[in-house]
Amino acid sequence: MAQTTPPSSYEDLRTVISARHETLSKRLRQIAEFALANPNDMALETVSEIAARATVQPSSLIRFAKALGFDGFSSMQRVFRERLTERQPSYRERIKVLKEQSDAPLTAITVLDRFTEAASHALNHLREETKPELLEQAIEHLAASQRIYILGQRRAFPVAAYLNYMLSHLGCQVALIDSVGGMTYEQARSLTPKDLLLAISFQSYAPDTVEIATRACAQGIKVIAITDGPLSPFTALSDVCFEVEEAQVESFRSLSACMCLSLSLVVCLGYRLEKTTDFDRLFA
Amino acid sequence: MAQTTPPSSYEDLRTVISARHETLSKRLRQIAEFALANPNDMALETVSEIAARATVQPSSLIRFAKALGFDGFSSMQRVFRERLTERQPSYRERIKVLKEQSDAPLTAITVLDRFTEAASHALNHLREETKPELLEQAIEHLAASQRIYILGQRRAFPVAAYLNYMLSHLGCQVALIDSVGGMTYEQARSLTPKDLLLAISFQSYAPDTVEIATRACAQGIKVIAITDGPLSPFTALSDVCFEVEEAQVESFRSLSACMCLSLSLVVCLGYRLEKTTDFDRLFA
DNA sequence: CTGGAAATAGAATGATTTTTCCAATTTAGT
DNA sequence: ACTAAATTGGAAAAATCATTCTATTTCCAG
Repeated sequence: MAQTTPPSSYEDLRTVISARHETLSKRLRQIAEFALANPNDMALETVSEIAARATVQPSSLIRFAKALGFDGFSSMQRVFRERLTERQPSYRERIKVLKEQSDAPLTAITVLDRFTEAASHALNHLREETKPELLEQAIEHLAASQRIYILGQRRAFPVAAYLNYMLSHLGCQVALIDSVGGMTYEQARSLTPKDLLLAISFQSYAPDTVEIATRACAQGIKVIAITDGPLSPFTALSDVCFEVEEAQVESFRSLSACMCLSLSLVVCLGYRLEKTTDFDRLFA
Repeated sequence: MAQTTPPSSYEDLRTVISARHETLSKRLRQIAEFALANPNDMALETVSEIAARATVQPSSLIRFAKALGFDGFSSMQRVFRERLTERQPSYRERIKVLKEQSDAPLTAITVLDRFTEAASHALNHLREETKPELLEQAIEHLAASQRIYILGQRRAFPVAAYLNYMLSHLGCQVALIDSVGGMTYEQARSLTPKDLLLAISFQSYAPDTVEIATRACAQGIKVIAITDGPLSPFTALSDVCFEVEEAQVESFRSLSACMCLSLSLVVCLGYRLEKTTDFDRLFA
């Protein structure tokens, strides 16, 4: 009765249940139907709760699991649970997996492999987690501002430089606070409530960037932040806050996803301002 | 200690954790960080398993839940679980819509979708086309050089700034030719045959960058180039030449793959220079 | 330093949940 | 309709799990 194949993925499980549906006894068939119709319940509820919802006895659920080759209800539930996480594996989880596949020797090409893969995951994460409204709000604010001040120090500086280049090319009024000559605060001083501060900052959040954003916020100046997670101080002191997760090696942060977000923002803004002409060739 | 507001949605929970993060004690803060980074674990694992993964005591998790206003761990976990069932497959939906409507409207999120996809392709291309020997040669040259001069102008500048940041942090002798005060050639003048020029340039190849690379080449100085294809002048005037293809919109070039290559180069160099680099924490 | 308060670790406890077991019931073959 | 085999129900046992409690450590003010 207990067969030898415990399906290890949700898809397999689905297939097995469908296939064996006909041959199952009445009660087990009833459970099979419930399971396919309510995979969330199967994943998250307790045996007795599921039993109640499916109007069967708890013990039948265990028999069902065993009939499918599992050694108990819990191991079957694990498969249902994986479905919930596999849909969107947390970014860190994926990185962890990457890290565990470290049987290969660490040659230069291996390192490149890993970083490209990590960057790919970061990009997926970016597009899956970024709320459309967030983008649209950011673009509205950018379009409405008189002048855009860009601030990003240390490892955030490349992103700031990139945004500065692109926004100038759109014809926007831009000021890059680049701290040349130690003039950080002087460069920021000309910010007015009609302007906007575009701040990029990652752990451990350059004090000057935080300070300037705080002051801007207090003055009622719009602040858009590109930062690295919910614990960033910028979630509190920005009007629009993009959270970009990336791979990190010591203090070296992969900026692939940030660059992609920046590019997207600027292209959208260009579209919004109708400064660019031919959008059909946009992705040619 | 137990406050009166038990957040009832995941979004609320996230907000509350972010807000109270600063005021929490060391261990609770540690849990807060883990929870935000691993919501799947929080939803599906048992107290002791989560405790083990976060390297805290089980009891601390209960204290954490209570500090947030819940009456126990289980009721907090309920909120994490809701997240798994409530979230819509917004991304997959978006893609489906994208593919079904050939004349998809160009919304902000669509642009982001397309750029992330383009960047992903660029990364794949990078991984597939980059010859291992090229990487290894580059690393050898970098390791052998006395001083690394980095030159990238206009849209290549963000990459140059990134390399500059990372190489300095490795403890390398680095000089970023940033043209501050129009001193481009003066900054390049101190290049000697023991040094190395790391040039980044894309179409249409900033004249100063080409000129400086040409002179360096003539002097027998090693040149490593990151550029955009076989038509680049740098294929001829560099010892090692990386060709990185990326999506391009008018003069805006996606730099995701370049950033990834740069990061990989630096990490490999770090490994090469001091074998003590902890490669187990490489993706921590 | 030193005393006191807050925070923490880890074992002990108590509650919940899964699993087992067997009697009761249904099913199928003769 | 009778019997044997298979299935099912339900309660009791086993296992797992969340929670509590207290000794110990850490932190901070004086």
